[in-house]
Amino acid sequence: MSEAQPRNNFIRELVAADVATGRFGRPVATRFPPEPNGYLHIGHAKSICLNFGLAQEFGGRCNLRFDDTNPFTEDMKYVEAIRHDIRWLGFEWSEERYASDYFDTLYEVAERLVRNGGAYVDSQDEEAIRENRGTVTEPGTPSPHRGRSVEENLDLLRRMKAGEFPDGAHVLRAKIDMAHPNMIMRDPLLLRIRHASHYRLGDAWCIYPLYDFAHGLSDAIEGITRSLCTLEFKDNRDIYDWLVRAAGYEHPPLQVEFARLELDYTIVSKRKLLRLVNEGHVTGWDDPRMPTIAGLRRRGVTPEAIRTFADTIGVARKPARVEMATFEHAVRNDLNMRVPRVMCVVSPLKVVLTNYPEGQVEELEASYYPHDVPLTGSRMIPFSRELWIEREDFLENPPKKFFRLTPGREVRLRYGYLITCREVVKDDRGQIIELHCTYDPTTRGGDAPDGRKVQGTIHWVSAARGIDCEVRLYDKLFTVPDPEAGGNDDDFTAYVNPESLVVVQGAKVEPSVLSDPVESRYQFERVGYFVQDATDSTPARPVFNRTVTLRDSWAKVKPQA
RNA sequence: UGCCCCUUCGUCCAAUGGCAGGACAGUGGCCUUUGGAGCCACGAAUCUUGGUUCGAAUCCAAGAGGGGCAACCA
Repeated sequence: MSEAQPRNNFIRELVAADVATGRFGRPVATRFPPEPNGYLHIGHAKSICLNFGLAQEFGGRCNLRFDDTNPFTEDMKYVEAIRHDIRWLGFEWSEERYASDYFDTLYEVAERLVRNGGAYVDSQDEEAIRENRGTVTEPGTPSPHRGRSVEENLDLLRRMKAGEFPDGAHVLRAKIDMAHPNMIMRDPLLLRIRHASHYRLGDAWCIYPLYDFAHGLSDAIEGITRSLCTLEFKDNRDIYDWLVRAAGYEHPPLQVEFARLELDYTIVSKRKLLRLVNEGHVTGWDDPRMPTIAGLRRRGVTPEAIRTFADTIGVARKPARVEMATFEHAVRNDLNMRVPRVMCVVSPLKVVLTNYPEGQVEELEASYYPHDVPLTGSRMIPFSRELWIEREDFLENPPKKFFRLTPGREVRLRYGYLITCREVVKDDRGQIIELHCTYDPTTRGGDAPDGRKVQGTIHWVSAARGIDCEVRLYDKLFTVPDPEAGGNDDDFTAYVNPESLVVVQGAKVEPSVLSDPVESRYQFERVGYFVQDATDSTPARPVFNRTVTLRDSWAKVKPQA
């Protein structure tokens, strides 16, 4: 499946200009640099599409680099999940690298910085460092250790590395300017002591670089040309440039910032997503309500839909909040053209065809695809005297423009027969328990030989041969468009949508799906797109996750109950 | 409050000094064996005020509004 030309954006123009002028003297090189401390989400997908897409388009390369500088939070299981998700999205990296590959080089740079007076060992505690940094309106105060001699600094740094000091005893800081208007530049921390096992390197190190120290230099080592990151790193660009210059790289990479994706009714903060998992608001990183790649996959979303979505939203420097409708459109648009239609009654109401022979079952042919989808194929569906129809497809006292079944009205059973409702059967409490209808034997397949038109077509499943299944109706994760808006970090869980998952037992699906593998996607006609759940669905007990509803123009005209 | 960034239809993105355009959403219609899909049409924006220019969304200035930065997180 070919995707349209990527739409233009300012980064693409920068890269095109680089190529035209030969600015870096090397081919286009980008990187996707996740920290292996959580799962990738839809926001990362935007970055992945950008970085890998640019490399592809300009004949360059794109590395996958794990930014693993914090031994407290990182884990190999995240590395594996991240690799899997990127490949599932349809991208392959040129090389797999790790910031931890560069710890030796980073340490050499640190010593060199110390030798030429560009860095010093500070022995203030964490709190003192923070206080002495000053505020946005007041300059910081230099550390009492700022004037240490090169010899002393070198000695301390080596002993830090050798493990002679406990966590927090010393840090290595760049010596820049404690009064710098950019807070980031007030002698930023480079190395800190952490007596912790690294998930990859074990106990080889007890000093670990901070993001600012590791990132730009890692880019430079890999020969990255444009280092793409999100807007909140704008201020870090100063230290990025300072470091790659200090380390002596020619034609160093250039950082370019773009706006991260904010999607309505969900969140894309790894830290907050982790909380949803830990506090049990969802069942895991791959809960289909999660905006993670793993969650979207389990929800039934395709990689193509995600890539199209990424292209649709574009890339800019303005913080942007995208409507869920934009995402849903990308999903429906893709699914519409590729998945077979089958019938499933989510909330069944029994229909008895009083003039249909008892015990008879016929097999009717039903196309998998509508006329306007260029795919072919069909299956046979059993038709019998007793059927299930959707409870909401019958109304005893219908409002205007209700085209479905009502007393005395004729409707079409899709690919079946025209039926007319003759009698409404209720229980003692007045609840409708079944409908008695008659069918017109001359309308097999759904066409009337006399050419009469029926306004409504409804879906159905044979009661004799329908399969019991579980249907999981997923909806937006939060009840408000921006759950993080309050500013209070703790508030967002209060907005978790209690109806984000509605589990329906006793739905009835046509038997054809039994032979399909798990993760098969369908459109349940008139209901929505669904996928057989990857982990819970079995032939004995099929489970279907709703990926997205169909557009429902009836919902707009329907009078509110 | 210091520094930095941003500001175009309801939303997202184009227009790179020369007719403000697309997508999503919305509205009306056509079509329809999915109230799906598709097709047609309609409405909808350059934050404000000055300046430069034959000509400004675009360049300059001021203002307003929004966002980021004061973790030994990334």
